Amino acid sequence: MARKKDENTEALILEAAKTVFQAKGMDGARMQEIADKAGINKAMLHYYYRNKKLLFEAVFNNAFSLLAPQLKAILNDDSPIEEKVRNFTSDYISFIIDYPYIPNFIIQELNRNPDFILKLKDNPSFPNIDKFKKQVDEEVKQGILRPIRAEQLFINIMALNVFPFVAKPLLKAFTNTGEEAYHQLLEVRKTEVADFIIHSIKT
Amino acid sequence: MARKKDENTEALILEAAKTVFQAKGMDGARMQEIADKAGINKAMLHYYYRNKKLLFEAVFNNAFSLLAPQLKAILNDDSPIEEKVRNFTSDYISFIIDYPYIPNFIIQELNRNPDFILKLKDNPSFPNIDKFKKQVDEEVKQGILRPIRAEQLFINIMALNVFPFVAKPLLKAFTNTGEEAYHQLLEVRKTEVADFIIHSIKT
DNA sequence: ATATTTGTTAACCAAATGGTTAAACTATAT
DNA sequence: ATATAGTTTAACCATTTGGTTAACAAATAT
Repeated sequence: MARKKDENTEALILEAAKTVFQAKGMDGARMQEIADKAGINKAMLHYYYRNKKLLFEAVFNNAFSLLAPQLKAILNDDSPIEEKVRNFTSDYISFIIDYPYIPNFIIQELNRNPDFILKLKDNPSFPNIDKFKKQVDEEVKQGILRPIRAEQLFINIMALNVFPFVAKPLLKAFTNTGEEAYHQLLEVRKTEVADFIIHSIKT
Repeated sequence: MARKKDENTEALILEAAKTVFQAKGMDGARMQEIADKAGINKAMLHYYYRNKKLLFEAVFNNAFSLLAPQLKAILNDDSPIEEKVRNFTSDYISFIIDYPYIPNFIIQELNRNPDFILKLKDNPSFPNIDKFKKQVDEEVKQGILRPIRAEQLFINIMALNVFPFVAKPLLKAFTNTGEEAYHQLLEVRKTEVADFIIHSIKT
């Protein structure tokens, strides 16, 4: 028998924990299920991560650290707003198709545990809107964009890109589409969402 | 002592259950906490609602039955798309400011329990997109609207209106706004979101 | 008045759950 | 070879949790 050793088990646990936590949330997840999925003894979870909360935080930070760079792309990049909107929309939807659980997971757990975000904001790599704000204000002043507050534009961009994933079951029901057709709708959005936004804000 | 009697307790339980379930979700909610909040014995919960799942479903259906009429307003009404978008945006944001937990609660639990929606769709009062679809197609054909699929427009409308509430903690952090300032942003959206959409789809 | 149905409570219960412990196993250092 | 430090397991534990029960109180029907 004799498992390969240290580093491996830890990663195995994290991977299993990710699956279970993202599917069932902090409260719905069971330590035993995580252990089973990782194919190890339950005591190992505590050996490597002390307790459920810490294991959960490891998973959460992991997920957030995947999401953050996506957002920085639109907030910190130098290209004009229109270009950034187009790139972000396409990139983000591709990204989420690969990691479909992430946005819902983060939003959900952040709602459940609001002071959680304080810890995140401390992190210097937390996305910051300042640069985006200056850019929007500047393009508005130059008459490239209709007057709009950067915060509102940012919310709109996020909403149009993220919501279809977060509310997928509901939207599938309302639009009467099956899995396949819905995925098709999302594929189309890679370009259409950008068009929708640009049409609205460009003078 | 002698509590006022029957009908009352049942409503008391539902109200308490609503608060707890919407704040903590199905898994995070505790029957004891609901009983405490309702000021009654835990056994009463089972007397009136048999078990946790049924109590939860009562709360869920209750929440959904508040949301559904809002959606029907935009789907089934006869006025032109532009007018419907303006009315819906304003009405919906007002509605949610009164019931801030509802969208997140519904989306969350629907993600956790996808076959849950099947039961909802059976209900004849479940919102249906068909009429909206015909209307959009018609206005596109008449040249009133740019070409857009009704499903995509519907998703966009929902996204722009609902997402700011669902992702509130995250968006507050990204936009660096406190409770007061964020509420202000939402207030502004009552009209701005409609403008944003109309600009984008009108020819 | 009295029996019966309905509402309410305190005490209880079995199962599940997060977490611990002590012993065994493995690899590495001496 | 042997001590040492790190890894893994089975068994165990205290607490929590959803749910039940039996007795009691209050209406309502007879």
